[in-house]
Amino acid sequence: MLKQNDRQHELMAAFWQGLSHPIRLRILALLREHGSLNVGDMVTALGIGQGHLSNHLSCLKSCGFVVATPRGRFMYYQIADSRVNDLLDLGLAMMQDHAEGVAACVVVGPANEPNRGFFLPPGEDSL
Amino acid sequence: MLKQNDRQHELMAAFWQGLSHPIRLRILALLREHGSLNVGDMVTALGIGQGHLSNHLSCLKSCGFVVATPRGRFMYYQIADSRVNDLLDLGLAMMQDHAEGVAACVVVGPANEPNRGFFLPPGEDSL
DNA sequence: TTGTAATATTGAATTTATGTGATATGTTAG
DNA sequence: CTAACATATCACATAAATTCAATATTACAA
Repeated sequence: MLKQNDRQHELMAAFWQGLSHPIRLRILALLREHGSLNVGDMVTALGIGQGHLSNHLSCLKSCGFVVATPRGRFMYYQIADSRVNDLLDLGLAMMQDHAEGVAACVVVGPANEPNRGFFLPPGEDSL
Repeated sequence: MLKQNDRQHELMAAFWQGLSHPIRLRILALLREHGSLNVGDMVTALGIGQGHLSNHLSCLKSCGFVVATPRGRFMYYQIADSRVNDLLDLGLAMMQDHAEGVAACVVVGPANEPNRGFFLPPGEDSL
């Protein structure tokens, strides 16, 4: 029983995983800040390889977080709709209430590294 | 520049990844439905190994999605607060508008499998 | 105590995601 | 058409998450 819910949970897991990468989150933050950017702009801003970025953009587009519009030989990306911003804001608020726990979670991060560097090191600004 | 934002994005990636697993989503759905359950209850309901479940629960707890209350020698888990439900509802609504894209996303799933089985196979109910 | 049930933790093997470099596609200007 | 540029895709090497079995911890009962 509940076969169709299982499928929904698999889809939801993939959906959330679209947000589960620092580069993809940095892309979304860039787009929120600038409204619309092409791939070259983002390569410059992020300092990563073009192919690499393109993969992440493809993921964000598939999952519905961004939309792409070709203009000339450039492809311009922007946040898909306001729910994306709502989701990011809500997630940030929730994460900030548990930042230490998130940083310490061994399932979601490397268990062997004694300190992943997420806890504020002495003399560092707060989040 | 932006060093502290980078850290925030890493934390956020870990936070979202807490939601990026079908079993963890099934746990949250169970807890929404039943309010409060102990580990044994969930082992039965989910049909997975106890240690395996315990790892996922630990992740959900670290990331702030659930809270655990010991009662006797049982540990009862429940949804941490209403924002968790809000987040899940918003995510579901967004995902449903892009279900095919999510299922097809090659970054977030195995690129080699021609069909991950997420597209509704002939004769299957809709989501 | 001692035994037992409930839950947590660990370690090794497997699976899955990521990063990189090379190549392919597609568009525009000349 | 061809050259040059912007973007997408592919294949492989690496890193990280998941699974499962075994073991450890904790609380209660006798």
